[in-house]
Amino acid sequence: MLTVTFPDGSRKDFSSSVSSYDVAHSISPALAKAAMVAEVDGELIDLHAPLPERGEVVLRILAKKDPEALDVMRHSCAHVMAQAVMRLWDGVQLAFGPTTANGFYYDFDLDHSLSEEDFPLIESEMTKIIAADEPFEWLLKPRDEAIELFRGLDQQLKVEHLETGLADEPMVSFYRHGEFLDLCRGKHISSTRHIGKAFKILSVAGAYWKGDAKRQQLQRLYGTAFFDAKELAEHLRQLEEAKKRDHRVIGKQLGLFAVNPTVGSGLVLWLPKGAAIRGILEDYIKGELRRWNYETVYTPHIGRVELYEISGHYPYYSDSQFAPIDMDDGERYLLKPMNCPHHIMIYQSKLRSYRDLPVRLAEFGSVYRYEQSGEVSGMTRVRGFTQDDAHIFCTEDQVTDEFRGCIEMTQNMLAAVGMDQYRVRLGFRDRDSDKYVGNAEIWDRAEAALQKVCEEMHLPDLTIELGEAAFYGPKADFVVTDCIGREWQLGTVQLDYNLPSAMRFGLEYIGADNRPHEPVMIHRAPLGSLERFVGILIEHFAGAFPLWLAPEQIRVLTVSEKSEEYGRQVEKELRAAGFRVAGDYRSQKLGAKIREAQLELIPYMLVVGEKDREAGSVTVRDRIDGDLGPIKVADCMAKFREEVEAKRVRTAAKRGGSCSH
RNA sequence: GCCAGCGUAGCUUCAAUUGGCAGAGCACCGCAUUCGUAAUGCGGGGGUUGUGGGUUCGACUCCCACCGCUGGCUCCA
Repeated sequence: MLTVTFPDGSRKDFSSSVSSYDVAHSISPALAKAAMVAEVDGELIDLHAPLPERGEVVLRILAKKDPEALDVMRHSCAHVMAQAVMRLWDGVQLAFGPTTANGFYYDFDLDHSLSEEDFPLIESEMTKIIAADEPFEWLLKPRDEAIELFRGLDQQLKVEHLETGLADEPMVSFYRHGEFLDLCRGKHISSTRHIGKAFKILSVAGAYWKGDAKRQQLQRLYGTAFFDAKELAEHLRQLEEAKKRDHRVIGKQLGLFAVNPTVGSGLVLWLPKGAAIRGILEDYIKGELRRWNYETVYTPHIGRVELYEISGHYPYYSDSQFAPIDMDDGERYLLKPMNCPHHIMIYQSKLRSYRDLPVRLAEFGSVYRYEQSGEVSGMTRVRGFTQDDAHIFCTEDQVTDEFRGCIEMTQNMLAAVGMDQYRVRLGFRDRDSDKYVGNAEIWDRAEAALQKVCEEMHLPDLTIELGEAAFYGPKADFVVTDCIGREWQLGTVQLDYNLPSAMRFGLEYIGADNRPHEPVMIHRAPLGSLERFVGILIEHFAGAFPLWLAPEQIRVLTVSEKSEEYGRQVEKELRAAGFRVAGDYRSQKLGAKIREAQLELIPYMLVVGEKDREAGSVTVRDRIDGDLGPIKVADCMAKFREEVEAKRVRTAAKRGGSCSH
């Protein structure tokens, strides 16, 4: 006899062999009809899979409203898409077809080059398959039988995967619906019918078989599906929204930055307004550095190759660096790909005592990396960028406090720009890989120290990812979620026991025992690169920067040329008070001037006409709330000053309230 | 670097029947207008259709190569 416990705590006994579907049906036919998939003791299973014949299980029947069911349905939808492709073209080789956070994809090898024009064709074939109400059937076979089966079907990629990736599996599972059979762990919904109509193929792209650039390139179709057409529409709307926020589009519209192919791809030209934003951020960071007791240094943009041979960067990353500059006398110089070796030399410029530590050296350091041509994009992926970099040299005992300080500083800075949704990802080494330098004992110590601090600080959504460490040490990355739910990796704090070691630079300080000791290094960059950070900020605010960051905070608009003199006087007063202000004194109608200022996302417009001149006031128009009426110039400045000092973010939230502060 | 798609004026706003005289809007410049909360009117300049080659009587249109951009893959100190 089987006893089934339901989420509400109620229990039910079954004497004969039953499936989750049977159980649902025994409660009510309506529940059975709504059921998509089931969860038994926390594990997803197919609705028609038999439950154990005796014992006890906790059973959840998952319906369309459950997120797990949506993921299962998308997986089924990926199979249906693959089936449609196989019906439409000959010689299709199936690779993998998993779900993603927002949809699914399937990789194929086929002669026909898939393009957007094919999408409606594939979608209409999918519609037919869905309407046919084909049940998903689960099969389990010994691996060697499976190999024979896929050989018979001429699915070479599947055969290869069975022979290599699944070599240790005695039994492998399949799903079949209609004529389509796929090697698949599952799980799946009970019938194609449940996919419904709310699905869409989104894009096609190249993808390597098993993610290996040395292997053949496959064609990947991306798609998504929802149980509800409204949710699909909302998802597509959000994709459109993301497109409108593209920093490359907004950056051009608002004159923030430019990339010119004659200068070189991936090399950002900061236009005056973009440079203003960067300058404001830099000033803010400088203030934070003083507060946290850092010292500022400057280092050159190039260094001898030998410097990077000692650090290990040159041999390790030679593929992604600009080639060395060869001089006549045989010397070779590298455009610096990292600031740390230079900062290390500053540390070494004098004998250090334990009393000097921690030494915290900060620099807006520009570095150059030769990213692959297909990789560069806008400001977020570039070949030359400036890090808000610093290196801390401290004793082993100071590591925990210093690391904690770096995390806190990063948290403060993200809060200041209104990015309060983030998670921290701990990047540890992959113990099976040989790409790391330094011995295992040091690594274990570093990883443990890092994890301890993060756990003590109760960082949100802390995750540990193996294989994500830098080659010289473990790290904590800040992954920020922007206004429309996209994740971006920004700041990073990295622990380094290797560069200071005798194997590398052999750093020392004289301890209280009057003997030399090895310091520990921390690499940290709260915002990462200024290029990338500003690019992401543009998208986060959709170009509508808060007052403290806006390149042009205030624009004076005259009603007519009669008020120009007064307008210029107001402008001058605001500028003298430290505001970034401009004036529009053209013989245009007020409406036109307002429209332009609105489109340029200027936070405040000060309308001045004859009435204002007589009263010594300005009529304030807020970019978000519109006309605020006449205000005395002095009161107006106090209001703006308060908003700047509070670093208030009052961008109108587009969705979900994640941007409201 | 790889796969695919796309390149028409400053503009990720776009037009140009099967190959048949490259055209609008916005922006820009000039003149008029002096206006109170999202576009005042009139006029003007601006193009070797990404670059080079080919097919053709004739190429924005068809073919080839290269460059650039976009979406992904791979990489990311």
